[in-house]
Amino acid sequence: MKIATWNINSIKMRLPHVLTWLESAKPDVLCLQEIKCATEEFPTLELKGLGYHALVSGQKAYNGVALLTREAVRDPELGLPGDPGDAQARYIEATIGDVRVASIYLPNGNPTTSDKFPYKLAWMERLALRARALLESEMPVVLAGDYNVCPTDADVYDPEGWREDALCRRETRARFRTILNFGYTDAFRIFHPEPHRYSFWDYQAGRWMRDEGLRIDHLLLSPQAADRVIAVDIDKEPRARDKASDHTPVWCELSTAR
DNA sequence: ATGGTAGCCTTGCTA
Repeated sequence: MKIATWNINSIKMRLPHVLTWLESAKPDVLCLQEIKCATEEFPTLELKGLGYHALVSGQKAYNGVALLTREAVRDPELGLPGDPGDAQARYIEATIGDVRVASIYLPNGNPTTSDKFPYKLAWMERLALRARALLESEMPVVLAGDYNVCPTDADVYDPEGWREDALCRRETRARFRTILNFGYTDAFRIFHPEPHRYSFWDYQAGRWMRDEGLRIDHLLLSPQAADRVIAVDIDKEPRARDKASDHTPVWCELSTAR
């Protein structure tokens, strides 16, 4: 089972790219973030034409996440538990086959002097609680998405310049490690120990052309999922296209249950 | 040289 994550920065702008990538990469599940549209505006019919179901938690203008799946999902859950007053559409979760999959758009948290930073940290603590609860199911779990977290300096083109940014701050990295310490694995690092492999390049200042990026899109695997992972990679091809998202897909392949 | 780009819409906010 191939499971991918991609922050597409508006489904309306990126639908042709998404359709092209689905046709070539053929994932069983594609976790989308920043769809930037209301649920009823999502292009469900166009995706159905390619053979994908869409489970959507939309929001007008900002945020919004979705799960595109070849087979129908079971037990869908919209929203991250723990704060009924949180109106931002950043989390969606469902079962596909025997795997529990979440599409996550973790808050950016900048500027760190604003209330956005404590919101990010609190959101990460809620995510950790959910991640821990999912372990109790003993299912394979894949927590996929734009974490807005550079786990280490090896995931940043300019660690000194980014040290005080919300994506790199020690408080942010500590909360990310909390989830790893429960027993989740950063899938990319199983197969790719080399530093400076990125999933995001800012639109500004020629960052893509200079390969000055960040690795902030992650697939976190529960022990039962990590036992089955046979490949992981970042597909840089979509980032090179005209009118590209500033993120590119990250994917993993799990062997079939036996 | 403290900029630059992109997408949305509250022509400012978010990233």
